[in-house]
Amino acid sequence: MADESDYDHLCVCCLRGIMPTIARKWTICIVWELGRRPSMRFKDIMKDCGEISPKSLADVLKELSDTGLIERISYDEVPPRVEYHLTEHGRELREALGPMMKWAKRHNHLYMSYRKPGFARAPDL
Amino acid sequence: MADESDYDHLCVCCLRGIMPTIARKWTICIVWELGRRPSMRFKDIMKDCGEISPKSLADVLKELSDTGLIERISYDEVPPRVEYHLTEHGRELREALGPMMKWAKRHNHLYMSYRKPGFARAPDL
DNA sequence: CCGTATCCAGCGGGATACTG
DNA sequence: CAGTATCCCGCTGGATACGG
Repeated sequence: MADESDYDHLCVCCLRGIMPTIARKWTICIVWELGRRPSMRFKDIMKDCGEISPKSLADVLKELSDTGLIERISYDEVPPRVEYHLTEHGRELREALGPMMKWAKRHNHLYMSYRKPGFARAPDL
Repeated sequence: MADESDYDHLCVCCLRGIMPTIARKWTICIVWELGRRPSMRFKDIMKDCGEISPKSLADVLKELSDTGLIERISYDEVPPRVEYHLTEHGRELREALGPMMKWAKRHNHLYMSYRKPGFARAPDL
């Protein structure tokens, strides 16, 4: 386990670059689910996310592609086939999110009561 | 180091409760900075965050209080003095965010270029 | 000092229909 | 199948002024 003092030198300014992406409604969900498989198609990701609209998914995938967290591979077939997978950076990020996920799993029930239904900033899952 | 397979059983639905709070513009910043000291006053947090408005800070502090991640102690003095500190849950959360912070520190420069100035969803720091 | 009250602009995200 | 093109609503967070 990491020594707490390992973190003391870290400044929130480190988050300046990645925060806009992390804080998007579906980003963590997509990164996490993508990490379960070698690669996924657009429709598959939509199914896993449940309530996401095609526009929202396309928006996030574009941003994740642009920032290099995922790679998009388009096969020249009919009907079209496109596959997405995490890059090395994406996989590292997913790993780094693991402890937060574990914490969330342990305490989720405590925070569910505070949550308002239909809240826009986070998925209903 | 954690084995990657430790995370495979975790589902994004675990995030349902905490995500609305995590995804707020200033939440992580405040939790992280609060973790540096035993307790902090309203004005001190404002200074550390740099660009946050009193309303926004009050909003987030309220939410963090309601969800039990921080505790608010009001001393009956004139002029008023109020101190905030992380609860046990809050400290655990901060610890869980550590790996993400480390990842962010390593890769921040890569993502800064993608970031648009004045972006509303994340602080300018 | 520690907020609250009010107002409001901007953006993210949803719904829907449509295309290559 | 894998998106785009529009339109629009709701919410968040900033600015500002004020109160205990």
